[in-house]
Amino acid sequence: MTAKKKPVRAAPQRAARPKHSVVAAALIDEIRSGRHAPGALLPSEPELCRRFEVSRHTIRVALRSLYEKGLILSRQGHGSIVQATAVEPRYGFACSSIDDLLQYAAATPREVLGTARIDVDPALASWLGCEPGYPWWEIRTRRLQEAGGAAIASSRVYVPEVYGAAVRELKKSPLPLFALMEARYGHHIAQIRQTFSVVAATAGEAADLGLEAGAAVMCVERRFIDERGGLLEVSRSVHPPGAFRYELTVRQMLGTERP
Amino acid sequence: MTAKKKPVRAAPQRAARPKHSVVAAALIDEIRSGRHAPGALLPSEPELCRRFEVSRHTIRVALRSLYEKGLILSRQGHGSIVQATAVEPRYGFACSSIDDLLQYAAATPREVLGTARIDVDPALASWLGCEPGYPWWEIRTRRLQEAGGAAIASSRVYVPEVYGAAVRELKKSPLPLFALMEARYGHHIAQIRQTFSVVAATAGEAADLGLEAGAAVMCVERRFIDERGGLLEVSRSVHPPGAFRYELTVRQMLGTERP
DNA sequence: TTCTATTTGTTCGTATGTATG
DNA sequence: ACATACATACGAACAAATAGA
Repeated sequence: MTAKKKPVRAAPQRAARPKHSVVAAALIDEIRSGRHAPGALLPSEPELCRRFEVSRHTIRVALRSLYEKGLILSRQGHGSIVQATAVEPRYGFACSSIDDLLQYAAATPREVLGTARIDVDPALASWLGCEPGYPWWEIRTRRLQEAGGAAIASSRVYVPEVYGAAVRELKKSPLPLFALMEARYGHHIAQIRQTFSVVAATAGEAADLGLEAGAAVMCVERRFIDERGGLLEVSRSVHPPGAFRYELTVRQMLGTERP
Repeated sequence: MTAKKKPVRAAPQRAARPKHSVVAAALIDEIRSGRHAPGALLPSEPELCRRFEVSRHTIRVALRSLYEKGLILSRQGHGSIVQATAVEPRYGFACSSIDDLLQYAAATPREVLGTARIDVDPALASWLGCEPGYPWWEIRTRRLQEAGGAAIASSRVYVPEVYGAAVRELKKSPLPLFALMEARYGHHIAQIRQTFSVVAATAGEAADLGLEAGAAVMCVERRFIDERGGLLEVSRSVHPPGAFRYELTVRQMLGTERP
């Protein structure tokens, strides 16, 4: 190897995770643990710089991530106000971002109940939002609260047949299917369109969850879309009452871009 | 501390709009006008720097605002891909913004079933996220699909007692309570924190909706927060199966998180 | 009231790390 | 291997809003 150029000031030392992410995680943890009560001010930015030994730029990136999660609200000349602890994972799960989705997938064991190659009839094609007549995979899975615990989700996942390799990997990996597709085919998920509603469980879903057929369940439909607008995956998951919770903060967008 | 430099140094240009906001508006306009088609790449950041004669930092702030609007997606080593030409309008009961919420409220007739002045006991205070012991208003309302139609929502709305004037106006106005509070007291809503879950309806809610007690319903809890972080209103609305659908698009986080 | 210290917002500059093609 | 492009990170300075003296 060639001699490395000596850095003038800080040694770069490979940060496994970006510093702003570490800072953000620490602050989030403090807020959730109650160390910063709702309504109170976070320490000022210069103070956080000293405490974490990072630049103000890094602190502001971390604070922006807290802002985007709805945990704080910053006012010029005043400070950053803690908005909510948003704790209470007493039961159920709260998913408001792709990260939360991954977290949820990693934290709850998944059973693959079966995979089948199907031809998409017009009715299914209409629901999927694709052309009929092409072969797709249908995967049935179930999620448990913990290993051996109660069922909290029954899912049907649909992907075009070309992703068969990822489908086969599914049984050996705890990752969600879209993550496997991303890793294996290099397609990047740009967005996930989700719909939440209360529906009556089908017979198969009720059986998976141990409910009576027709029981009311939370239904989440997801469409995974890549950056070119292509449909990569469609899923329908149903959850028994109390097993799923979705949290979301909507903000007034009045030109306040936060740098 | 002591002596010092005069505070006034150069004649400051009067605060126009921030540069990043001007840049963002220009880029949004170009995307909307079709100069940058969906799927295409935006000019690179250094190129935008030269064109707008601003620093790369400013360009990145502008691009982040485009990202947050769902217009672009940036990928390291590749570029910024145009995702859409406009913020997509949602349909149905989808409420992705405060405007959508207002739209929904205006489109369905509301009945005020009763208002009561209550003292907040510790249990309620814990749920509301406020101090116990203070007087609040509790308003019971119901929404119908159309006048005389089926009930699609039963709500309990809680506001501090000081907003009594807005509460009294509620019977005469079709506007939602938070809009009345905004008009009358000048507090403006900065964000709304929402939680969606499936729960068993209480006896009162079931009666409002014409269901059996304990029926599974979609429950939406909302906390309305002003720009100072103050809690203005808390509501719990329950909807019978099929009457409520929530649509939401989550996008890849930019620059933050992603382990 | 005015003044002042504090705090966040905006903007520049520079350097390096890392993914992509 | 290489150039390109975005991501991360440091430093500096001033502007603007806020709150308290």
